[in-house]
Amino acid sequence: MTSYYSKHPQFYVAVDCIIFGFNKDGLSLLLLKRNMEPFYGAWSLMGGFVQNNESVDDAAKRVLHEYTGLDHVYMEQVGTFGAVNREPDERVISVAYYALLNINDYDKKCVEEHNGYWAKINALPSLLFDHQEMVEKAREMMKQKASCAPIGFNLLPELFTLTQLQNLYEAIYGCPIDKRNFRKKVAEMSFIEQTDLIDKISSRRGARLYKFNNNIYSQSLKFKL
Amino acid sequence: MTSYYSKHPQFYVAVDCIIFGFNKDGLSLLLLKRNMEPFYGAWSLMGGFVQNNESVDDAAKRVLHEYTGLDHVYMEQVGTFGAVNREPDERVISVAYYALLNINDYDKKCVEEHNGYWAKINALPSLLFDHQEMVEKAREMMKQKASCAPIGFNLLPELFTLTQLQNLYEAIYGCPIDKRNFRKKVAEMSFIEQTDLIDKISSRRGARLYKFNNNIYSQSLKFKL
DNA sequence: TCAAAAGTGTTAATAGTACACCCATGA
DNA sequence: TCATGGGTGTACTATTAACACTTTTGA
Repeated sequence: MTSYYSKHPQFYVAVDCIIFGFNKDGLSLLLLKRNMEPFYGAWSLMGGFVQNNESVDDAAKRVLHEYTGLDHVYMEQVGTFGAVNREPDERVISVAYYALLNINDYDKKCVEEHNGYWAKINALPSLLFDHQEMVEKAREMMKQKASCAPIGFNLLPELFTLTQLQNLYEAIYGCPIDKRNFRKKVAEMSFIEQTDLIDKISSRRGARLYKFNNNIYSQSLKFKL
Repeated sequence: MTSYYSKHPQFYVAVDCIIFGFNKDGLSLLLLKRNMEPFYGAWSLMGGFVQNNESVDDAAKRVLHEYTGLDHVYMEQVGTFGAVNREPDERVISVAYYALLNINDYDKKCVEEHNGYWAKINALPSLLFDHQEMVEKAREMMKQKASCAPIGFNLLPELFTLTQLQNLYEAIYGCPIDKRNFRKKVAEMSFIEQTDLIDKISSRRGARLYKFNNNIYSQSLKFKL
């Protein structure tokens, strides 16, 4: 019975992470300028190989942790890239994931050591292998998901202004949004809660700070079912 | 440099196909009642192992062809299932795909030989490993895709009545659709073309036959961009 | 003549879009 | 006092949802 399996070939399986961050400059990706062989000096996604003792999902979490120091980050599988020659030297099947993180939270030393840099999403360098294609698919999926689930909050600090929130969605959708219509819609979402706090950094007048309440969101889902 | 790769483990990589079909009884899946070891007698998806000379996508096409005799079938990747113990005897990482085919077209001899059976989607037997989970994700993705792209026609014969089309979408969405609203919407879709033909099989009165025009659909996409 | 499926419009409700000015503040 | 970003409401348009009867025909 072992022969049922053993007559088939085996493959290196990698994970690659498309790591989104957001700040006043818009959406960025955390990329690696490789500081070791092979492909020294090339830009790539942060990746690694799946090991025997971990699921593929866990490998993605581990890799994200190794490069950013972060745990409990929102991640989604983008898909598997399995062209025969997608890496020139060896056949590697790679599973891509996207991650959404607050650009202020990551471990800066850890990222520096690995030669990680934030690159604005609309001005990415050219990337190794099929990483460009992975990024495009990840952006598409993230946009789609953001339009029907409150995942954007993973990219914001706990407290945020409505202008920040609007800028985020404009960056995700890649188009401008009418301010009054946006605020009207937000006001209808009970899971986006006003706080008593005012942000005085980004404007003279000061802007009301809001926060995302995941409990209320989860409750509101139940009523829909 | 070879050591960059060789210090990492390798894995069997499989593909599993969630094969949708549609007829008057609704949506069905083409399943396998295994007629060989291991897992003799168990119900499973149609699957196989990725080989050295083929991409993962090509492996899925090959497996579909082996079991149904069909080529050029609409397929989409569902995702990769990589839990450590998802198969009890060996570690296998599996990439799931869904396929949409016309239930009248497949090679019946070929399916019989492999012990394949159509099972109604709302009355599936319990399946091997995590195949149940794959099916659920595939249904969800197929529903999502069907709501924004005309993939349903892959499940219908070339000529179909509006009642068939409505029944199909009711089966995909899992809820009833108002007949007049549905027909109004279809009438606005220039890529669903009336023919001169009347189907006299499914009703005494006879029902107009329609067909999907992919050229018109592709054109209409361009104007949106 | 009747059972069975085909075909057909109108109205109300909801959601989405377009649009321009005043406010509060610190420099 | 003025430059900067914060905040607000209304009218129009498009989309969606609800709803019931007549037609045709073969058995």
